[in-house]
Formats: sequence, C-alpha cells, structure tokens
Amino acid sequence: MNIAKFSALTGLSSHTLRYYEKIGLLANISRDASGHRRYSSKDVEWVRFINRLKDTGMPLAEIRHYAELREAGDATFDNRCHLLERHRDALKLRLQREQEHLQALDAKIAYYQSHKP
Amino acid sequence: MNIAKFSALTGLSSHTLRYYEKIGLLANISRDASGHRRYSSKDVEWVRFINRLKDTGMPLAEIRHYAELREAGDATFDNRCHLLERHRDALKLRLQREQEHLQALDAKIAYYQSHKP
DNA sequence: CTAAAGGTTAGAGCATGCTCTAAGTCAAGC
DNA sequence: GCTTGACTTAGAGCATGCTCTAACCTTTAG
Repeated sequence: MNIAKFSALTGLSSHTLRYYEKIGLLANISRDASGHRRYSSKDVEWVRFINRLKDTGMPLAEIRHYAELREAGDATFDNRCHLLERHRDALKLRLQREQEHLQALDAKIAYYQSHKP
Repeated sequence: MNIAKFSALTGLSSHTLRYYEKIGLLANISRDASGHRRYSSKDVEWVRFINRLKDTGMPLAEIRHYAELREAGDATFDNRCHLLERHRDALKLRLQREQEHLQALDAKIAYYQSHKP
C-alpha cells in the first residue's frame, strides 16, 4: 500500500512516517518502480506496536533501540524480551501512581462539591 | 522558607520554580527584605497539586488556566470544579487504555518467553 | 575587608517529537 | 504535450518543558 493508506491505517501522518524512517524506527521499507514507499501489513503491525510503546511512555530513542534489536534477528531475543519486561514493570508502577492520582482528584472534586460557596 | 528548601520539598529545581512563576503557575510569592522569595506551606501544597496535575498529563498551559481561576476567588468555583472533573474523566479513560496496553505487553512478553529460539 | 554562599534577573539553549516547506519527480487523464 | 495529484528529498521551524548562563546583589563568617 502507499503512504496515504498506511497513514490512514496507523494514524500517523505521512510526514511522521518519513520521520520515523529517518530516525531508524522503520527499516527496509520497500519501494515501487518510481521510488514511492510500499508498505506491507507487517509494517502496519509494527507501527501499531510502535504506537503502543509510545502511548505507554517509551521515548522514540528507546523504541529505536528495540527496532535495532529486532532487525538484528534471533540473537537479540532475550535482550528484547528483557527490554519489554522492564518497560512493562515501569508501566505497572506508573499505573499504580495514576490510580493514586485519580483517587486524589476524586477527593478534591468531592471537596469542591461539598464546599460550594 | 527559601527557594532551596522549597525546591527540596517540591522536587522542582529552583530554575523550574522561577520558570513556573514566570509563566503564571505561581502567583504572589512573597519576598524578604533582600528580594529573595519566601515560600509558605500553602505554596508547598499548591506546587504538589501542580505536580499531580502534571503527572496526570495536564499541560502547563491548562494548569496555568486553573491557577488563574484559583486566583480569581470563589466566583470561579464551579468552573474549577468542572475543569477537574473533565481532567479526571480523561485520566480514567487513559488508565483504561493503559491497562489494555499492559495486557498487550504481557501477552507479547509471554509470546517471547514461549518462543525462545 | 573580603570571600563564599546563596539568592536575583533576562534571556539563551536544549531535548523531544513532530510539522511544514520548497523544489523536484513521476504516472494518469484530457 | 500538459496539467493534476500524489509522491520524493533535505532541511527549516515550532511547541513544550525545562535547564543553564552571565552578570549582579546580599548576607554571613573569618
């Protein structure tokens, strides 16, 4: 598929997609005869996973690191797995903190509502 | 208290504290005879609340809006309450999404572990 | 008196993550 | 052949949120 369709499927603008390729998040995107990018459904999966990592707070530099390990093949299997585990643990912690924040916000709102001037 | 102690209590650097004052998050910080800032324990509470809003993803511009409402007194009570409610609702949604992300990560990690090459 | 420690200001600089622009290429339809 | 539209590139510009610098002022201890 071309960049427009890929953009629609991944939710990233074509500008952003080219940018991600430039910084090493997407490698080996194939080209058609006239030099236009042709994305595959595997690319869709990968960019959706990138979006997941991004949405859970992983910086692009670390995602690029993961991408490089992925490119390097099976030898980096454990390495990638540990990277994901560390990220998951950080996410768990963050979720706990955010639960606390949510409770505190609820309490503040309840206070506002019971103290209307 | 002086800026160094306040910095220690709030976890923000003195640079950041002056910056927050400049952009309107902190208003009416008092000064001593030689022009140095003197922070009160109310200021500690307020900055801790700012940190909470920040940690739950509220941009500084919106926190500044909340700060301005707060400065304006009781007339903005409802307004502030609604702002917090909207933020809480957004936070709830985000927590749900992050729970899903966490599950997906766990699944990916489980896959990695069951498919070691 | 002097030096050190801690504060002040305005404003420059930086990291991240886009977002857009300019100039050009290519393929399809009239 | 020419226009239109979607693509290409390198690189500039922007928004957010700090982070640091330079030059200067006070207070305190020796």
